[in-house]
Amino acid sequence: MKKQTRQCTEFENACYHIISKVPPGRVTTYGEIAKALAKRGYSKNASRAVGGAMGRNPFAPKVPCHRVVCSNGKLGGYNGGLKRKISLLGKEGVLVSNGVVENFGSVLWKFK
DNA sequence: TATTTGACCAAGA
DNA sequence: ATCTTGGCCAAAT
Repeated sequence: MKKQTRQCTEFENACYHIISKVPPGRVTTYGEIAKALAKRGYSKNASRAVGGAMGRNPFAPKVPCHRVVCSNGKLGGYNGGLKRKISLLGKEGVLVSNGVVENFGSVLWKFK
């Protein structure tokens, strides 16, 4: 085999692990993930790096990155296209209107 | 090794 | 309410 796509770093791995903990019908934010990472020894302000980890590597179904949105309730981005993200979220029960998550405060999942 | 970038966030004007 | 600025972090080039 060749051309093995770049190995996942520990940081990315940690991000995916945390995202995996978000149940369907809920969404989380990059900031929350960063905070959760802070407990694991990373910086709590790594929100950017978190988003970066999502966007670079795994558009894969392996990780439900579609459950991650901005802290302001906006969608943020998605490798497969925001439409895809909206569709997936809507399927799980999270309504998105005009690029903004409705009832954001209610569906926002916080890591405890 | 240094610079740039990015799916951010909070605060200021 | 919208736009701009600064900060902060990790990966990519």
